[in-house]
Amino acid sequence: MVETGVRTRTRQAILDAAVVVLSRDSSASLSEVAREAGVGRTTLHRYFAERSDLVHAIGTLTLERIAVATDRAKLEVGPAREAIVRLCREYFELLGDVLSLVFTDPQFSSGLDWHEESDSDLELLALVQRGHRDGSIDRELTPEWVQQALWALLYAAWAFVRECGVSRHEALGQCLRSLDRMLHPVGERAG
Amino acid sequence: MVETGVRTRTRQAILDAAVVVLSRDSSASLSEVAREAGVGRTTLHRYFAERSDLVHAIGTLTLERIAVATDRAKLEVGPAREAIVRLCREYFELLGDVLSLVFTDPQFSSGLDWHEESDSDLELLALVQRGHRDGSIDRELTPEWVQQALWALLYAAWAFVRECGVSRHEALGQCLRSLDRMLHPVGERAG
DNA sequence: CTGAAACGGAACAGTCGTGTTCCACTACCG
DNA sequence: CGGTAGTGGAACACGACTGTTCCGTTTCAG
Repeated sequence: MVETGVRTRTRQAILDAAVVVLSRDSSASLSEVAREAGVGRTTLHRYFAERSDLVHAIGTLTLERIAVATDRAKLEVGPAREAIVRLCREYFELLGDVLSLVFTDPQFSSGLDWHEESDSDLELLALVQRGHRDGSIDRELTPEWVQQALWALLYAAWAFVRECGVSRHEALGQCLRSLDRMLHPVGERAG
Repeated sequence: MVETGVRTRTRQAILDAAVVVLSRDSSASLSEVAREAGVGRTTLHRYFAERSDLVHAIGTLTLERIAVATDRAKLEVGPAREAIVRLCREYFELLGDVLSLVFTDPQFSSGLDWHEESDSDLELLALVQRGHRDGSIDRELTPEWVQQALWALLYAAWAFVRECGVSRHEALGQCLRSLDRMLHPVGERAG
């Protein structure tokens, strides 16, 4: 049974719609997701038998995107602080609405590898430690906190776009500048 | 009909329990809230006839706390950047779990003055503008973004406590330092 | 002791989301 | 033309949560 083009497209449409709807209201009904996707509720159930299957698929999709973004950012290149800013930019581009879901709602983060420290998480923590050594990141900020703050600022940037009607480019600019300044060691001139 | 001490205490217990339970899962049932409060579901309905009444009460409570925190921070005193950091500290102390609710869930922010720019919001925006004038805040960061970022970092700090088991004091320290560094104008020595 | 206040539990009807089944429709390929 | 893949809609049973009513219990002040 080959996965035809039609099936792939329908599946993707449902997945996209789910992200849009559930990021607005994580307890939205499957009917709303189906309507957003422009398909019948029956069809939705053909692709994702249970709600948890849909949620799980979104989680997996997100993990994949995070891995891709981490890869693209080439964390090993250049000063650690610049690498983190690059990573933040990649996250912003790839994660969009998915972010608010995984960031805020417990149902998406549970039941996955997630929290058991994915590879990307570990890479980020190691990167901050490198920044401590090479002097590009404020030594008083712990790696775990930098991680938290990175995600929080990303979330803020997307909320900025959504709620304040700011352009993506503008929001990303403010976000990256804030992150860079935040990590910058105290008592040195800015780059 | 005097509001006896008993009634006040019961009402407060329910409200506190609601914050705890709903901040874990905003779609939790009222039975769970009642159980957390150590109260029968019937009693809960005596104080908050409908779910929306409970939600609304939490919203009002939060607005009050924000107003108190804004007042305590004495925003008019000293350089704007220091005032914002003071404000952040007050928010952290007063808002606790409530934060994750109002910050992430649409149901709590809708149906209130909220977003229609409460007084505290306006004060914060004006404060950032003052910071632009007195040179204590990076002029490239817009007031609206600073507002977003402030809330996001606060949320991150509480998540840091919850998920990473860090002490409140430690989390607050990282948060305030990050905020201060973020707002700091480029090209000047740190204070 | 008496009565009011506050409470908890059981029970009920109503609503809503879910997951499933069945059937009819369309598009397309051979 | 006939068959298949993909779909949408109607209908159903089931469970969960909600809001309400009723009744028995506890507590405490007068």
